[in-house]
Amino acid sequence: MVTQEYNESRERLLDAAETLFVQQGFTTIKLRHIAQALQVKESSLYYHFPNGKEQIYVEVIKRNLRRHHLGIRAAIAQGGDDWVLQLRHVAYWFLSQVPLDIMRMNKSDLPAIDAHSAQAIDDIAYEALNLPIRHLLENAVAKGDALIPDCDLIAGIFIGMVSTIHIIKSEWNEKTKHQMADTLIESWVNGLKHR
Amino acid sequence: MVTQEYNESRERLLDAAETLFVQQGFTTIKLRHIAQALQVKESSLYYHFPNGKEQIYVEVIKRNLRRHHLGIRAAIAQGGDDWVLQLRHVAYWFLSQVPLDIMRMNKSDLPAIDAHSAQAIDDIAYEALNLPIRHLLENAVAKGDALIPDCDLIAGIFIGMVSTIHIIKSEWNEKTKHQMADTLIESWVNGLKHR
DNA sequence: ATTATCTATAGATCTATAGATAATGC
DNA sequence: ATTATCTATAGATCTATAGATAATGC
Repeated sequence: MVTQEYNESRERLLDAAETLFVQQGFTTIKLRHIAQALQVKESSLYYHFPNGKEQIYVEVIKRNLRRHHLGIRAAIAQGGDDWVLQLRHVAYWFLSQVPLDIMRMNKSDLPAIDAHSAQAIDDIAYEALNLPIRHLLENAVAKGDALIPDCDLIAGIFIGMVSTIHIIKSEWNEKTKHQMADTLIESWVNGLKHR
Repeated sequence: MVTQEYNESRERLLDAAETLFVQQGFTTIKLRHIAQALQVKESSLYYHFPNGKEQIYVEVIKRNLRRHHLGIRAAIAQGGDDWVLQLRHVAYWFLSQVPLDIMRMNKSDLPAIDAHSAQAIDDIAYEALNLPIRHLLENAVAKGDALIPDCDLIAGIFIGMVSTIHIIKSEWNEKTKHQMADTLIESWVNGLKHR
């Protein structure tokens, strides 16, 4: 595969399609929605993506996951060597992005596209999202700061948990979403049980 | 609204549509899929649901949420007066059902249907799922067994968390999903921090 | 007569393709 | 000549409706 060189209007197209596809999924979003967001006709989309809707979807999701990977690594770096602060920054990162719905991706989006692309996206998602968080947790355990039964499981659950914050009834702004994340992480770190 | 009396083939239709709609969502599932699952023609579906696809979807989801409400209350009863055991039984209940994707419902399904039906479903979902779990937590706090900052928030997160178990890589069977739930609840109750 | 299906088809929408148009850059 | 759009349209699919068919129950 040839690396795609930078292209202004192509990036605009991916940007518009990203919000739509990530939020609403492959089947719900029609070419009409993407074209409308860009103020062009559906057929114009084929100039940049001759293979049509599925090609747009696959490139959008791959690019989105690459960005998440970078964002998560940067977030962890920002947390210094305090694993709880690292977790908080990872949560802030997710809250700054269009909410991911991994379940919909698995049960609804990926089954609708070519099996090989679907497998590739599934792999990239695990490497981009789960792995860095799993390593964060494993390091905390290795240093003796945390006692975590299954870092892979907890990493996956953490992602789902933070995404859920996005849809908790929202008269709340960005700031209070951070507070929700803090509350959640604090309660998970220290435990819910009264001592 | 008149209470629908029991009807064999109507229930079969709702059963078939339920798995499909709950797992894949309103737009992804076509009348073709439901008809195929029942081995009938698309047009036959209109006999039981003259208002078509959206009517099927709304009744499917409402019925699904009613069942969840009953299942959750029964689960809590099974946990006796031990709030952690109550939580575990609630988790087992969710794991025995078709996985809910509340985020997809909010961002993709409900925006696609009539606004009043959407609002009604949103309300029912909160009452059927969040409220009983919130009360479970509030009772634990009242008895002095738990120290929970925001029971409403934690209830919402708990639902998302348990649903996430459903999609964690599965060469695992029902039994090990229960183990995952136990692990998660235990880690959350006691805290991840090493003491 | 009632219940539950079917066939046939209308009309809308969706994806995709062919080929025209217009602007910019050599 | 290249780049990025457009118009027009084909062909598939989707939802919905009209009206026929067949089985069962009075």
